[in-house]
Formats: sequence, C-alpha cells, structure tokens
Amino acid sequence: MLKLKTAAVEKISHQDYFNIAVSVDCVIFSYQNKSLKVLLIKSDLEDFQGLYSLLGDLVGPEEDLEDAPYRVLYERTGLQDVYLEQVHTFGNINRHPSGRVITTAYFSLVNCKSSKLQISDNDVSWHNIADIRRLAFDHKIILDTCLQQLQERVMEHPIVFNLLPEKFSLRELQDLYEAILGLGLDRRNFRKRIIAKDWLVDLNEMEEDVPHRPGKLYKLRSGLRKSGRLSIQVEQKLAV
Amino acid sequence: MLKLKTAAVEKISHQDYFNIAVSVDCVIFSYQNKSLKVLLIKSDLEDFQGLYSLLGDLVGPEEDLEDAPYRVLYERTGLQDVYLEQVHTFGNINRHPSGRVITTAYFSLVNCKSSKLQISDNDVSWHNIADIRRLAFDHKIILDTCLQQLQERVMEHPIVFNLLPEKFSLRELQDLYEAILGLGLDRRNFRKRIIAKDWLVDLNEMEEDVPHRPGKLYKLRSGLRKSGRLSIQVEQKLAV
DNA sequence: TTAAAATTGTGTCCTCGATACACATTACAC
DNA sequence: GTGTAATGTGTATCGAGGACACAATTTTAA
Repeated sequence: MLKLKTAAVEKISHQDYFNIAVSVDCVIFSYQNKSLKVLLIKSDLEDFQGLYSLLGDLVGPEEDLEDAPYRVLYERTGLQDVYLEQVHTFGNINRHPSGRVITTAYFSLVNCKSSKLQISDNDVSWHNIADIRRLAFDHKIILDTCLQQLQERVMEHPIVFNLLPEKFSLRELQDLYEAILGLGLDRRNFRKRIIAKDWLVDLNEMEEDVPHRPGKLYKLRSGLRKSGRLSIQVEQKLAV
Repeated sequence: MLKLKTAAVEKISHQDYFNIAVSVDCVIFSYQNKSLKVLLIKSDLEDFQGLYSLLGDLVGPEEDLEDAPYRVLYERTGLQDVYLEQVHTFGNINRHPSGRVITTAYFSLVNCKSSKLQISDNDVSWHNIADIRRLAFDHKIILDTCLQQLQERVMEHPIVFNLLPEKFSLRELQDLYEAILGLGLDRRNFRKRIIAKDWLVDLNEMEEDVPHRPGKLYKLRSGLRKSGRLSIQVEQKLAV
C-alpha cells in the first residue's frame, strides 16, 4: 500500500488524506460568427438545475494531470491536436456540493471548422462568452480567470491561430483579436503590429466569395503553431 | 458518503478516484547579503538522500487549498503576513516515489529581518538560488517555474517590497531587482523607471552607518503592500 | 588637513513601439 | 458605369526605455 514518508506526512493516516478528489476543467474556446465561444454542458446536478458548466472530469489514478484535459477534449470533441494551457487550481472546501474536489483549470483553443470536430452529446453546446452570466459550481470564476489569461497571452504569443482555419485574411484575424480582447482596434496599426511580429506568411492568394473587395490570405509561419502538448510540459522535459 | 453525480463521474467507483493525495509546495524567497535565497529542508526520503526539497504539506480534508500554503509558511517560519502567489500544479504520475501526489506550487516573499521569523527545525535553511543544482522530487522544476514567474511579475507589480525592510534606499532596491532578474541595471534608468511607477514615498531620511555617502530612504506607498492573502482569491471574492 | 576613493544624484539624446489619423484602390451590386 | 464597401498603405506624434557623463557628498587614509 501507498506510504508517504516525508516528515510532514508520516504521522497522518491514509484515510484522512486520500479523500480529496482531483479533477480538471476545460475552458474550450472557439471562434464562430465573429464571436468568441465556449463549450458548455448542461449541469445534471439538482443544485444547479438549468445552469451550464465547463467540461471536466476526475483525473484517473494512472493518468498524468496534464493528460486529463487532453482526454476530456478528445472525449468531448474528437480533437487531439489542440492548444492547452494550465491556468489555475481551485480548491475551496465547498466549491463542489457533492464533496471535496479540487480542480485544475485549463483553457484550450479549438478550430471549430476542423473536420474532426464532433460533438455527440446533445447537452453540450457552444455559448457566446459575452452572454454568460452564471455557471454551475465556481465555473464562472474559472471562465473569467481563463479568459483573462487568454487576453494577457494573446498579443505576446502566436496562439490565436488555433482558432482560425489554415488560411485567413488580416481582417478575420483582427475580428478575432477584437472578440477576444473585447475592444476595437485601428486597422492600420493592427496590421503594422502583426506584420512586425513576423508570425505570418503572405500566401499570395486572395479571399473568395466575399461580398466586397477580397483581401490577401495569410497563414501562420511554420514552426510557430503550438498544439497537442502543454508547452510547460515540454519545457519541463527539456529542463530535466 | 460522498457521491459525485456528474455524467462523467457517476460510473466510477469511489475507491478508484480518491487515491490521489493533494499537496502544496512553497518556494519561500528571501533576500540576504545581496542574494536571493530560498528556504529548503533536508529530504528524509531514501530516494533523495542528501538532497533538499521545498517546504510543503498535504492539504487537509477541511482546509481550503489556498489556506494550505499559508499554514505551511506559518508552521515553518512563524510568519503570517506573507505574500503568496499560486504558480502551477504539477501532477505527473511518478513525480513522488511513494505514491500518487499532485502538488500546487506557490511562491512567497518573506522579509528575513522580521522579528517574527523563527525557524526551529535544524534541517531547514536558506540557500542561494544561484547555487542550487538539484532538488528532491521535481522540486528543481518547481523552483525554476516559480522564479520565472517572480521575474515576470516583478516589474509590473509592487511585490518585491515584501523582501525588504520598511525603509530602504534606491541602491538596496536596485540590488534586489538585480538579484531577482539575474542581470545588471543602469542606475539612472532604474531610478527613473521606479520613480515613474509612483510606488515609493520619499521619507526625507538618510541611510546611516554606511561607509560612503548616505542615500535617501524610501518606503512603499501605503495601500500597495499585498500580503496575508492570495491576490487571486481577493479578486475572486470581488468578482462574485 | 587634505586628497583620494566610493557612492549618490541628476539630464539629454536616441531608438523603438504604439497611436492617431486620411486617402487612393479594388471588387461587387445595382 | 456609378455607388458602395471594403482593402491597402504612410506620416507625424507621443511615451517608455536605453545609452551615456559629470557634479556633489561622505568616509577613509595619508
């Protein structure tokens, strides 16, 4: 049987301490119709009748913590190459009405146009970020925390491209940034800033089927896409 | 007994899931002799003979996650008004040789000149950050992650003052920043930047007992000191 | 007492990134 | 072919940050 031996631990009984469940919750962002969306599931707890909650699950006994959100993503959406980032761990005693559960929150960015995206559960659906007032558990706080972290990262790291198709125009990209940041941006200055970051490759192709003058298409420079693995996990493995 | 009811959970037995222990680990920084230090304890695990580890403990069944690091701090140092920040949660299966333990890492900033600071355990001692090569468990990675987060926060948020006495000169402050960031700074530019942030109050007092021209003394503007509570916790309570 | 050494305290120039802002061009719709 | 709506581009300005030099103050040592 498991036996912990550190000084602080040895005097405490097994029963006392192995009664906290560990879960992960995923804030799964996507981008549709010029709006930032999040994937939610109808709560089946009486306490939260009619409310939605984030997608999450308990961490398996033989599962690395950071594998759990990938599994949740895969089970719920069929997607494997997603961008995931750990944000914060929430562990107040009463955060879950059914018992003691601490949860580690991740946000992920998925391309809703991916051919592999498949949502089978009828209780699972996309919701406009701006429209969400309440969620089950402490999930509104988790959502807000993850959105804030996304906003902080988005100008420094080329991660939002996980929300877009392979090819996109600068206008589409700007619309996305505006949806995430919740503010309007000057077109000329935005273009300068983005171009200066050297993230993009000009494809020398044009938009098609748009009801106005078509814009040039770009893609993310190869080597910059981060997905399918937690960056911090990679960094750790390199550091060992 | 505890019964989880979400769809993903109900089919799984209690026994399977309540066997992950939850701990916290604290990277306790202080500043002495112009060096950034961290508080470590001699590991008593055979696997890590001769190595040091961070101070941590399991989270109690009736204890909020965020209370645990405050308790560890208090038990180990006697300090209550400390600055604490959650950094990351580490949960690889094999990170602890004795069993499955996930741990949430916090860093804290303590003033080593505080009259309340009291370290009773002979196995607990301060170590120069720069001298640390290996630690027990995955604690070196945790330390590096926390140091990196400290470095990222330090120019934007007035937190380093938790490492200094009430009154300090700009030279002392600059030495501290250099120790944290691991690089040298131009004195004139540093002073401009710090003064521009409007964090400091000129006390109209001078250093004493220094073997050179004394510098002016400053203190942190009142209202800016953050300690005794996790800032994220405070933000959450405001957000509810 | 005087001179040297060490450290404090201050200002200017330059660069770079970000912002405010206006006009010509292209393609579609009618 | 004319109007409409979007794309595509350049300049002037502002502010933060970095490079950089010299005068003033205090201790220490001769």
